[in-house]
Amino acid sequence: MPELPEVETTRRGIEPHVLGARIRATVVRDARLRFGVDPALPSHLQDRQVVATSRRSKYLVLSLDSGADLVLHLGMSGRLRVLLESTPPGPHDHFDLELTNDRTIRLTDPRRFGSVLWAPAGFAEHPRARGLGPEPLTASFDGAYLWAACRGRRVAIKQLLMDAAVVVGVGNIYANEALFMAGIRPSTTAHRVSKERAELLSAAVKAVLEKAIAAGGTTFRDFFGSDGRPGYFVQELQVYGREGEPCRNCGGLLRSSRLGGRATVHCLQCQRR
DNA sequence: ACTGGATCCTGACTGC
DNA sequence: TGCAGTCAGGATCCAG
Repeated sequence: MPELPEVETTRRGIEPHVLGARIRATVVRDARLRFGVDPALPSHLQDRQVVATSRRSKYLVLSLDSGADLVLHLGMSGRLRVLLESTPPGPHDHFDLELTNDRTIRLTDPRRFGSVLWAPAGFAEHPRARGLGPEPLTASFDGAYLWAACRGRRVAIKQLLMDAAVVVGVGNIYANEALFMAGIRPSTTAHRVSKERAELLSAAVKAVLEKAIAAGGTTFRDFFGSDGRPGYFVQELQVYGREGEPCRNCGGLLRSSRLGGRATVHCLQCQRR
């Protein structure tokens, strides 16, 4: 479910509750998440203090006073909530972090595509962090970089944007939106995107992600922030979920298709090449 | 090395 | 109302 803005919204939501707190107990109700939860995790976490929160790609990182990181990924349907009082667990509440400040951080994930990872030497050293491309909101992701990454690539530009080895955090919704903003047809072969258009596209990726973070993410189906509030960027979506409706820019028809098995929507007029 | 397709899992929605 | 089929915001693995 969540792409970069939703993970960042979640991180900002839980940070005030976890920073400086110690972990009193860890409850693993179902270890059958992606990769399985390390059975030794509760003992690793016991009495450790959370000293920082951060985000890398779509991973949410809680750094501990031991130098290790607890890493959470929300997969397609995952959600983190801050509970202020004891709340009976629902059927998909797989993981709780009980803190000394009486808050509980609860991971809910019906599809169990999410993961809870233990990174004893920090997430940067974890196998899942290896091979990740640059963060889209940093200076290392720009038009020149994106254009270079397109050399020799015969995949559609949309699929390249969603490749975490090229740039992280861009999932299906924001790939669709960024391509619309840049006026590029999603099916265009990556190596045919000019330097100038790669510049436009990298800027569009940054702009759409920044706007989405400011709006608290996108609630299309079931994303909610850690405080239970939806993300309001859904109101600003230009193409995703709007197939068959008129383009907000030119009034033309928004056409849906599939690329790499993923729903793709673009404007026949505004995104011609 | 790159590419497309299958795969993990459950819930919501559609059409008959 | 019931049931089967389809689809979903992610990421990995595998065969060609």
